[in-house]
Amino acid sequence: MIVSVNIPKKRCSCLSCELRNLVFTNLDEEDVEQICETKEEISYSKGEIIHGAGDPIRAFKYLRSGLVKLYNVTPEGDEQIITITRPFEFVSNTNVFYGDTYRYSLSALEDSVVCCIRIEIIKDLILKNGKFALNLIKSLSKTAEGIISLTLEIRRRNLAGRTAFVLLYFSNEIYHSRIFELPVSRKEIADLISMSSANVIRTFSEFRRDGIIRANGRTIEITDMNKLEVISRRG
Amino acid sequence: MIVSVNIPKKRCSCLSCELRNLVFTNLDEEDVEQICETKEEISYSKGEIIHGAGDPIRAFKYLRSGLVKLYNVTPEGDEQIITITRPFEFVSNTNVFYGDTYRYSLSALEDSVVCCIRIEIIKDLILKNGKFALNLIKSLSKTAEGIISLTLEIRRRNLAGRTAFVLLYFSNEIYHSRIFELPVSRKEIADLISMSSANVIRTFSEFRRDGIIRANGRTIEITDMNKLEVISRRG
DNA sequence: CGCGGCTTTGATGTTCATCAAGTAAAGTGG
DNA sequence: CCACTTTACTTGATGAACATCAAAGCCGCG
Repeated sequence: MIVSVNIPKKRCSCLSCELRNLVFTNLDEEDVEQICETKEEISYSKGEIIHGAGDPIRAFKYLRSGLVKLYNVTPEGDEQIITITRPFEFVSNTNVFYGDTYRYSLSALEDSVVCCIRIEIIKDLILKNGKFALNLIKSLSKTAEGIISLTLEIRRRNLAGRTAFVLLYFSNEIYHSRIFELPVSRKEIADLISMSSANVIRTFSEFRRDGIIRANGRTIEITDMNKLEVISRRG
Repeated sequence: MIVSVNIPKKRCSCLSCELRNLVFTNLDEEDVEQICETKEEISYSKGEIIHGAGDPIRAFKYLRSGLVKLYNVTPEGDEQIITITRPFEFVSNTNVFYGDTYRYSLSALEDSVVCCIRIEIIKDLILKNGKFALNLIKSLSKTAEGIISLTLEIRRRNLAGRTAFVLLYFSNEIYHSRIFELPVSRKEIADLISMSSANVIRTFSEFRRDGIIRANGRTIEITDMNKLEVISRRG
């Protein structure tokens, strides 16, 4: 017996995109369809570079799924991770609107799908749709503020405090679970908190000895949330 | 003999404001006059707080003259300076457009004049004037990017490198002179670069001993620019 | 002219980076 | 699929970098 399948009409998938309510609000169907026709959804495998510093800015990028890191490479070749962000937040090189090239690099920490919309289209929308513009400003500001506050949180802590903070960040903000797979290497945590990887590892070991976490490779389980929060606060 | 003085007609001073070309571009006279009627120019003396973290956001603030610092106060009461900015840049609490209260505090490092425009007026302009909105987005992005890059520059350096960087920052970006009056205490430099004030002072002393700077109180003269740049680069 | 805050310097100890060596894990090519 | 290579992780030892504490000097301001 042949089951009849509902084949949807060839129709703009953006109309039902869950991201639409987040940024691309206040757009009529016409605008959405214009975006839809020109947008590209690009998949990146874990580890792939989405764009490098210095690449020309052509698209406004939006993370649909996965996890990415935004980072700077110093003249000495060291990485400074600026932020790690998950879907429904801008993949925000904050300078997309005033520069010609990306200031920082962006790469996928997990398999990721990025929605790319030609930057001119976004600029046109800003010009002609005030509500869209205001909403975009809010989102951009929020993203920038997120980066700044992350930096402030990290820089006022010591090694143990920073490490605890990052573990809590992944647990609370990214995975919403006491147990999770770290999406980053120890070295990358070090690059995020501006410490050496050896000392990040050492701190992990201490947390393990003190019964605060269980760590098996990249699998982390926070076993004493209270103690970890105390370390994060006082460090 | 009585000298006749040219009294200008009562006329919107904003029309000739030099800031108009920077942010408030693409506005017709009517808009500018609306801003003009409702704006407030507030003077702050050196040391005064312009707004504290938690204060309600009522105005879009713009520095007309002087110098200010944007900073965070930690639960322990320590200050973390986010940026030090001079006129013609936004006095940018990046969250003016999406929050109800300021996240960070702002205070005057020198006598300053701040132009305050009611936030609703700016939002109205965004809604009805696309060119204004786009230009504002560019400015906001640039400001946010400035903060982020300052942080990255600082955090990849060691004590001496950070100190040298800050001196060069004041010399090149703020005062455009090899000799200048530091607008901040040693402690505030420490709060900017996340080091202890004692070690900032020690580093100043070393620079003095090595003939790199002359420092008399807050008067600084950079006597060996090259050496200072080398320290800033390698540190 | 005396008080309090900022600055300076030294002494001391802690924190952290670096180096080195070894182990586990994860790709890679035969 | 296994041996091999590479990369990530781990731990210890050492020294450098930095914070902290303390005491003294200076400067500005009432």
